[in-house]
Amino acid sequence: MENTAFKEQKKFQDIFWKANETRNGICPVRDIIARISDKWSMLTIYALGGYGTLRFNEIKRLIGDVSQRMLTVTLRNLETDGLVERKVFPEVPPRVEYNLTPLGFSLLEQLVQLGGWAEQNSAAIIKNRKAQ
Amino acid sequence: MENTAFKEQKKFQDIFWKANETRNGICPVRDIIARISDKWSMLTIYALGGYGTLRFNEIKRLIGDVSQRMLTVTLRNLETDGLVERKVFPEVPPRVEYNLTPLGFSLLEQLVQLGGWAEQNSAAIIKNRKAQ
DNA sequence: ATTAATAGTTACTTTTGGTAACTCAAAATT
DNA sequence: AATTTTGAGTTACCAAAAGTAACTATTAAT
Repeated sequence: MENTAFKEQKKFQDIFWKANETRNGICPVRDIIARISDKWSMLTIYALGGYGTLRFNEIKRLIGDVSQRMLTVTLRNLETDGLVERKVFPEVPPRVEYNLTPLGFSLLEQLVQLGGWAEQNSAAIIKNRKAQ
Repeated sequence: MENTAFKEQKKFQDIFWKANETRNGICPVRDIIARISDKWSMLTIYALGGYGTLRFNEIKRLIGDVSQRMLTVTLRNLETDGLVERKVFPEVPPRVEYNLTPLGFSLLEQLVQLGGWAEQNSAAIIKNRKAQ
């Protein structure tokens, strides 16, 4: 009974286990979920991935509906995790440039995949919602 | 100057645009981000993907630290979007079974990829955090 | 007779997210 | 010359979301 479906199931069980197992207090998968699952992190990474180096207000304008406070918080968190690099130029008015680190770019590739799935399947999801 | 790096950049710009563009009031990518980016949706999908059909309390025990209220809310949302199917058996005590729909399984595959990335890169992220 | 199990719901509290106003100094506008 | 704008934030406040604890009904087990 070692068919492919069962092997797939085993693989997913393994992933669930990883998604739930803590090692010295931290679960890697949950930790990443927590990092990217706030409202603005993914969009910020998309913006920096798409346009390269950007200044604070350039990101803000690209995203459109993010507040200064939330963009600040988001960028600080991404910086802390080493996904985004922050360069301050001692000028007036201030000039701060952001860009993705190699780690940030590797996450971007995952998010691009996810974005592709969203594009392909959003019509089905919206249809399901309306059917309720 | 049409090198591969530039092509990649174009591709990411395209993705950012998709991640930000609204069509009749809804942005597909943001919509999906909003759906899966609550704390419990991804873990619930992982659990159902890994173990197949599960009852309410089985999911709760697998995840461990989700409250009844939040698991109920999460499952209802996933059901509304057509990612999870809910079957009620008219028994006492009540019996309700959940499992992923084909749409849910297709999302699971994306989340498994993301989980893999998390596994591979969490050590680097934790190291970056400590370096602050 | 009391306790446990199932799948929730309800009321309440805490945490997180969002809004608006404010900062500073220089450059541009009136 | 005086006001406004720009840039990158910060601070105080308020709304929304998430978490906690207690409660529901019915049956089977202790």
